[in-house]
Amino acid sequence: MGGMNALKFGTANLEWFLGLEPPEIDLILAAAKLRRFPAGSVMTLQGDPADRLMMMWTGRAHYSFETPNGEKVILMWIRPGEVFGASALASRPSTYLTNTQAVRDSTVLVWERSEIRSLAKRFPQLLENTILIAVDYFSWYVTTHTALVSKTAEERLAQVLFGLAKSIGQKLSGGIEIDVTNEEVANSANITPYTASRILSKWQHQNVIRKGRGKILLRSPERFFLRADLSRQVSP
Amino acid sequence: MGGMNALKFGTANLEWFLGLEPPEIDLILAAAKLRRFPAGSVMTLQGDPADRLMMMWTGRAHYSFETPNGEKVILMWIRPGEVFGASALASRPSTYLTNTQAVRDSTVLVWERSEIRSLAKRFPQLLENTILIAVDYFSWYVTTHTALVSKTAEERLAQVLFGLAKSIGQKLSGGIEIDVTNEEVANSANITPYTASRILSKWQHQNVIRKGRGKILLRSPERFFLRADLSRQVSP
DNA sequence: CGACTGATTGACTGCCCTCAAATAGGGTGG
DNA sequence: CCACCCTATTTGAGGGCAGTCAATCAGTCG
Repeated sequence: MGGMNALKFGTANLEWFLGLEPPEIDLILAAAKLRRFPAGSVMTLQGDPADRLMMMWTGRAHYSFETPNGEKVILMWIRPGEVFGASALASRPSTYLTNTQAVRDSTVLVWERSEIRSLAKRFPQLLENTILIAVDYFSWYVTTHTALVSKTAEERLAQVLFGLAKSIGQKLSGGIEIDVTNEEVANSANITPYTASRILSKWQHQNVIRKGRGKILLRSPERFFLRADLSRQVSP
Repeated sequence: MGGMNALKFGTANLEWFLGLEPPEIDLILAAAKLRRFPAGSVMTLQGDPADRLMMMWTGRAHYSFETPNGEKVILMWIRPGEVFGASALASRPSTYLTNTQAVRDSTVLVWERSEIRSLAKRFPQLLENTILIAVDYFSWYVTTHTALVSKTAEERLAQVLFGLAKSIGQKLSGGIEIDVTNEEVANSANITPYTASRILSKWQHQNVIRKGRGKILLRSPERFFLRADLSRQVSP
């Protein structure tokens, strides 16, 4: 990572370096190796020793795991600038809690556990920022748990689309497009692809979405906010 | 908290002070105020500014929240020695993500946000240990999410009882007793009290539990491990 | 133009929720 | 010690949401 510097990120969300000076950031970046992962590859495997911390550089990924019954569960999506595999920071060696899977061809910054731990010792701000991120994750989890317990399949699906629109949606004339398959949104909302298809078909008839293979166009994201009943949500 | 020292804890789980020297621990403890909460009182309220970090001293509590539909969801239980309200450590002011409710009359150590943040600056080990705890929480969450998505009401209830037996169970001749109401276990397993009652009645007929009002006696906890199908669980 | 993967649709099933009403503990005060 | 009350718990009947299974349809890419 020699010569790479923080400015190259443009608008990306570098929450993990919050409060650090550019020279410090460059120092930390210089300790990482850049690695390439093809679409579909698993970057961290649930249960493996957490011996690397990584930061998404380009591409797209998500956390996921499989239930004992073989259903796939998709959790949060990971965008450039976001760190994952932060279990590696823990003082006691631990394991990765979920899979992290590249969804597009991706490049990722990789720090070895010992390396990133000594950097964290030198810059405790990294620990603070990790806690900040953990709080965000817990917040997401409370929202998701609430949805699982008290919302219908349709509401959960609307909530997922609304969230995806915000995080990986692309503004197009006519709405916001998210390129995901039915199976992906189904696994994110924890419903079956059959149910997902039925609901999406209904929404298409109602003209709130337009579908293609592997693509969904939300004609008006606000509608999904209503459909998800997020107005009654405590903390979005 | 003058004069209170770490040894008074006996066997309690003081993971948060891991790696700190007794004099350092005493220093940190000395900065806290001891506060009393009656059974049933809410110690942190979801959405309130996270301006205090606390440690359970005596008694019992749990995290919980209410869904927009008014269902109560009980998350983890909190035992003496465990910290909660750790959102207060975040560098950016944030809010509590869930309620924390005393289940028994309790005493709690309370640090003001500014106080505990300056202590954390002096002893970054506290930040490391907080991350360690966060990893445990995420692990719990993955397990719970898996249960919600792929297990039946009966399996989830067995899993809850097994977990409660480990954390707040009391060894008695004849089994392990946990003193919780049907409603509490129902809210922990995310089922209705009606379903909980039916399943518990069935188990009583099968002689794997014995029930009293507000008490459940597990005659053999291992049976619940099987019933919860935890053997197929990835990370317990 | 085939072949593969993604998506659709219908028919059926079942788990668990809802609602209503009855029953039982366990503490309290007379 | 017993009657009483409040709360926890039980039990039945019925219904609905979303899952399962099976078969078909449609897009894309070689």
